[in-house]
Amino acid sequence: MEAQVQQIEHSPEACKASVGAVRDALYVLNGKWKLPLIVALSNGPQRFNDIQRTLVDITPKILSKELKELELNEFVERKVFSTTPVTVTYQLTAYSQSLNYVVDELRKWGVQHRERIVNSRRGA
Amino acid sequence: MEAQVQQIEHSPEACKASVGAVRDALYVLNGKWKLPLIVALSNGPQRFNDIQRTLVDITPKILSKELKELELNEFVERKVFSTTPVTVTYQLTAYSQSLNYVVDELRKWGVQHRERIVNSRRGA
DNA sequence: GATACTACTATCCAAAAGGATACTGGTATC
DNA sequence: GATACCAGTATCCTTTTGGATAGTAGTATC
Repeated sequence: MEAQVQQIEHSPEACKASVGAVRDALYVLNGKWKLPLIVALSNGPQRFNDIQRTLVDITPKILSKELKELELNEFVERKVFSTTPVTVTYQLTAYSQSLNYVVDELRKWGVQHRERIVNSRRGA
Repeated sequence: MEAQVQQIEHSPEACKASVGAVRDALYVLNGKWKLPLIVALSNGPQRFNDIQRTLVDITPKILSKELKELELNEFVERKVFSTTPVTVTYQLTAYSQSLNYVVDELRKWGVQHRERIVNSRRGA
């Protein structure tokens, strides 16, 4: 009963540490909009109303709130141009690039998951 | 004004598709607990109260709800053993392995992000 | 002078997520 | 007979998230 404990690679401690790291990540990235927003901005700087159009069903209030949080966490930089009327752009920071792999794996997974769902519907 | 449009690699359409894929993924994985739960189970089958102890601050109600949702989405399998008292284990399915890269990137990002925060506190 | 565009903010509200606390039935232990 | 463990449920509540709708100031257009 105790002999096989040694074989286990993931120790409970390592597991707890991983849970902690994932929770740290989610603490900053959680919610419906943060990661989609980062993807939307990966095309280059965009203005408020442009982003709203890309994300389709986000309201200005939510968009404003989410952008502020992304700014606070240094994922996004806000720039104001004194054109007439004033234009404001939002763009990704260098630090946001650290999320590239995360976002890309999530995107790939989303694609295959949708395929799986569609196929299982067809089979059923 | 229109001449430079050709140079852009990420077309707005590709960008919208990526936003869609990420939103598809988040639709299933969103929330405070789903991914941490999957990580907690990556050690092998665990019983209800064991999981609760690993995740520390999850209440049984939330844990029960999250496990049901993970079961519905075929990430987790529930097994009942008619021991006395009855024991129930939860374990990851083969499909949940498709999340390995996602989870791993998120975990790595979480680790480096925490380091960054700690360092910036020290600098400030 | 009405309308529209810019980038938002304000107010109110609904729904979901999350959480505290208590409790259930069955068995086993003290 | 009291207590404790198992795997949850039940009830109530707070917080967060999200959303609908309207409105702001300034300019420009029709």
